[in-house]
This record gives sequence, C-alpha cells and structure tokens, in this order.
Amino acid sequence: MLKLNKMTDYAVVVLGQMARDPGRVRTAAALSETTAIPLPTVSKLLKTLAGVGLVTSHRGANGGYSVDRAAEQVTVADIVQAIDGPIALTACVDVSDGQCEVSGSCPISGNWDRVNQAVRRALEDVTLADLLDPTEMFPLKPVVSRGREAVAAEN
Amino acid sequence: MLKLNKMTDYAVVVLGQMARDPGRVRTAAALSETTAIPLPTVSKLLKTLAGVGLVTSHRGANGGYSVDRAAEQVTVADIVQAIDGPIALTACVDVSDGQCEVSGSCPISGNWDRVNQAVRRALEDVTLADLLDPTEMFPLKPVVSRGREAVAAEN
DNA sequence: ATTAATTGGTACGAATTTAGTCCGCTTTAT
DNA sequence: ATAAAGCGGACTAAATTCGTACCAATTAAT
Repeated sequence: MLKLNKMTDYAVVVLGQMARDPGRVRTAAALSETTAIPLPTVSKLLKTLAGVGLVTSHRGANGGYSVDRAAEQVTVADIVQAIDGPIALTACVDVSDGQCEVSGSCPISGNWDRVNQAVRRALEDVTLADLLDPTEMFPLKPVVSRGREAVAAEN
Repeated sequence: MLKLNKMTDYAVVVLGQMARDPGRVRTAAALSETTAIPLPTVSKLLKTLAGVGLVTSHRGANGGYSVDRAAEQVTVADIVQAIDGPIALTACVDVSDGQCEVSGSCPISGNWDRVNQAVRRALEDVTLADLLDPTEMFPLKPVVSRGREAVAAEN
C-alpha cells in the first residue's frame, strides 16, 4: 500500500529529463522518445503537469513544454498531488444511509488527517533533485541498467 | 495517490474497537456487529492482523482475537504494512526486455527508496491512539455522527 | 470421545480504478 | 494560409481491490 502509481513514476522521469536544462522547450513527442514512454501517455502527463504549473506549455508551432523551477525546488509532494490529487484516505464506507452508524462504536471519525499531514510533510522534504542524484543512494557504482523495481524489491 | 485503501481503514476501526480493553477476547462475529463491517471482511482482516502479530488469535470454541499491545504502541505504519504489505513504489514499466532502456535517459533508477523511507518514518510517528483520540482534532465538539470522508474532503 | 464453535486458508466473481488511446478543437510561428 | 504543436474530453481495456464463500484445522466444553 501507499503504492505510488505508474503515472507518478513517469512524471518523475519526464520532469527529471526536462530539469536537466530548465527553460528549454521540448515537444511531448521528443520527450516521449528520450524517455521511452508512449507519446499519448507523456502527452497526458504533461497536460496535467502544465495545469498545475509544474511545467509551462507553449502552444502553436514550435511549441512544447518547459520547466522553469530547478529540480531542487520541486518536491515529490508537488508531483504526487499534481497527478493523483490531494493526499487522501479511504472514505467511511457508504455514509449514505445515515451516519457512520453503530452509534458509539465508530467514534473514530476523523483524525486520518494526521496521517495525511505527516505523509505530506514527509513528501515535501524530498525534492526531485534528491531522486535524480544517483550518487547518494549508490555511492560506489551508479549501476545504470538497474531497473527501479529491483531496488524497490529490497524494500 | 497515497490513497489508503478501505481495508486499512477497516483495520483501524477494528483495532480501535479492540484496543478499548486490551486482553479481552472477542470473536470476529462480535467485532463485525459492533463495527458494522461485514463479517467475512472482518474475518479476513483479523487473519491478516494475527499473522503479523498485531492481534493474538485464540482458536477453537470460545476462541476469538485479542490485542495485547496498547494503542499507543501500535503505529499506523504497522497497520498499513500488515495489510497492504511494505510501503512500495511503482515499478519501472516492463523491464523484461533488457534494461530500463534508452541508456542515458533513465539514470534515475533508484532513489525512490528515499520517498519510501520518508513516508514510513512519518507513519511510524502516528499511533493508533492518535487516531482514536477525538479531542485532539476537534477540541470543541466531538461530532460523533460525522463520517470520515467528510473530514477527509477538507483535505 | 464427541460436538460445537471458531480461526485458517484459498479461491473466486464483481466492482472499482487506473492506464492508455483517440479524435476534434485551438493556438501560434512561419 | 498552413502546418506544428498543445488542449480537452471521451472512451476502451486492463489491472487491482473488495467482498464473499467454502472447507480444512483446531480447540473447549460436555
């Protein structure tokens, strides 16, 4: 659980790619090629990111997308919230028929917000730059060809 | 994203209920009644929780489940990990055909672990007791009949 | 010993979510 | 005017997740 979805993963890859030289305008197609993520998906992603202001869109011929912020100033929380919406929790099941029910048994009500806040704060502390920096995690060998999932499997 | 699933929510409700008096043995059926969560689901949940040691199971007639740990000593991370498995991230899409590919374009590789660790740490700081305590979030009125989702909607 | 109560495990179907695609419209440089 | 982008929404298909059912294993009470 707390499973980050693919889209967020993609977003990091794309943003990371773009962050290499801020200000440069690239088309979705170009980014699709360099990241090996299917064009329609990249396109969709960038639309979303542009909507939130993480990237700037340039319409018309010679258009494309660019990033202005430095990688250090983009937090994982930004990306996650842009793509998956606000950090949310499961709702109480079917509140339609009255209240959370069973009267005294579910006084738990809120307080999930605490978890949200804790997690959000944690995500705000990790920047895109942190994710891109290979030296910090693998000080000895950069290990280029290693897939992310292999790393994740080690928990 | 970072959407906590229903099962985790249920687990908190059930554990919260049980934590009211530690040591007391209750059947899955009884807990289903007091929490209004369908029996098969509660049953499944408790099995999982027992497997991880968050609750103790007592088999046979007059059996049931009990909690030994105090609510202060059960962290949200414990519950989440018990139910949804380790805090994980999305895998690199289809690494089957070679490496993450596009050579130099995906040097991002790992480092997702950072996010994992940050989140895990955050979740370890919130205990079940925190979630159960209604006075802290709503200092004025406890607001019993209010569903969790209404609260969550306020983000 | 037998019986009844209760957990343990597995497997399955339905419902919900998520990923990915497509297409027509708008904007803008040349 | 035209062509090269992005924009927006709708739509399909795939993957998860939720909830249920069933039967095996275990234990307490009688």
